[in-house]
Amino acid sequence: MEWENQEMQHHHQQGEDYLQYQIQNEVCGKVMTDEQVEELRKQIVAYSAISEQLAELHKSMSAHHDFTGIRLGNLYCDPISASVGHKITARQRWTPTALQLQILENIYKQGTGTPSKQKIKEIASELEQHGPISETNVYNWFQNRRARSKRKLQSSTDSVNAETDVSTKEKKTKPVDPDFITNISQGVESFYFQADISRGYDSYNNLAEQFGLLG
Amino acid sequence: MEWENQEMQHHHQQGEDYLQYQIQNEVCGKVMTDEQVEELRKQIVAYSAISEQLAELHKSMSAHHDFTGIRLGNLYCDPISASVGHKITARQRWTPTALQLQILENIYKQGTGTPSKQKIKEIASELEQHGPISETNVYNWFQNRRARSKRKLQSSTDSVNAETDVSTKEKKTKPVDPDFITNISQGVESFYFQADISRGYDSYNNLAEQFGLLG
DNA sequence: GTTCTATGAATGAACG
DNA sequence: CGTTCATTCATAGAAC
Repeated sequence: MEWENQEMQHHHQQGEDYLQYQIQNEVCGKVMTDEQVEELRKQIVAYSAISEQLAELHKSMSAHHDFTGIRLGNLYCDPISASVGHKITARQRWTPTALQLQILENIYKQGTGTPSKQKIKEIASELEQHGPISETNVYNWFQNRRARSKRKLQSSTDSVNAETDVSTKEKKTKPVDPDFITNISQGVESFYFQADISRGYDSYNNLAEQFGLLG
Repeated sequence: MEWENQEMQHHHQQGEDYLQYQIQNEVCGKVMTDEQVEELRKQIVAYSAISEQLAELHKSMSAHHDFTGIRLGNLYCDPISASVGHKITARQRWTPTALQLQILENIYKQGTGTPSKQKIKEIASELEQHGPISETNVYNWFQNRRARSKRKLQSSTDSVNAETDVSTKEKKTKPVDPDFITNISQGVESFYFQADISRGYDSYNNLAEQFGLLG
């Protein structure tokens, strides 16, 4: 369909009220509904539980195997997804796994600029333990990471940033840093929002310790 | 926290969708700082990474097993589904107003193919007078506009390489979990999830699926 | 309220 | 490196 027409109408319909909504939303800052809070809570707990249980499973099943070789040729195929036979969209482009991302972020963070070829090789090797990856991927990742962090066309926290008028100038500068998901260990350590979650936190630490994620 | 308030009011509107929107927005008072968002993100990603890793281990070590029945302990957690259904991501996406759209279209048509950063700034400023918008929004808009108009041409010449995607239909909303999780509620006070944690999300979901948590 | 579609946004890769 | 392209994901609003 030709959105040109349709869209016009569509948006017009919303009119000022909608605009008002947007503005208000912007003004009141970051908020989330209780429903969202709920979801969040669930997610964290779920992770916690899953990690814990998986760790147990792992323990009970002595590690005799080497699992690093899970990959289908050079075609990326998320092992987990694949195993489920689900969402296997034979991706054409590399997608870092959470772990890989974490590692990359860590390196990036301490990193003093673009890794040398040598370093990239090392990193790539390291990351291969956690999934299919090539040196090029690593290289690109760093390039992109840097470029985007630099370009920070704002968007950090509020994608709907905008002030209707005057207040614009000062708000333009976004107070937040573009880096996210950096150094997990540090992050988790310093992040502690409450006792109830501590269980999850603790198990995280244990897990991390066990697998040397923090070291 | 003032959680209660919100919770209460959460259930009475049912008017137009928009009205609902407004109320919700108005009602939601939970705010979290950027740092909190950051930390939260980290934590979730950390869990995600750990889970992923563990799952991999487990999977490779038990290739000959049948995990259909694997239950993560006696923990009945179905929170995943909930998350899947509603998306925690509170990210609100920008929606151009009719005026903004028109202006954008004009600029686009004027052919100056690529707006360039500088221009984007100008455009953004211009459009701010007609509604909330950020440079990123403008940037994305042009990116998408170009990409899509291009793709359109492409598809028209070629037969419909239909990829009537099969995916996604499992995103069904699921009946949610037990109280177990609710206990934690007190803990999580205010969050806002604006950032994209879909990555962590995905692996999380995959994990859940793999272990049959989704039912 | 469920499904579908248009489209904002994220991001790996490529280009100059 | 900075910028742009291509592909994919997620979601708001429309359609049913």
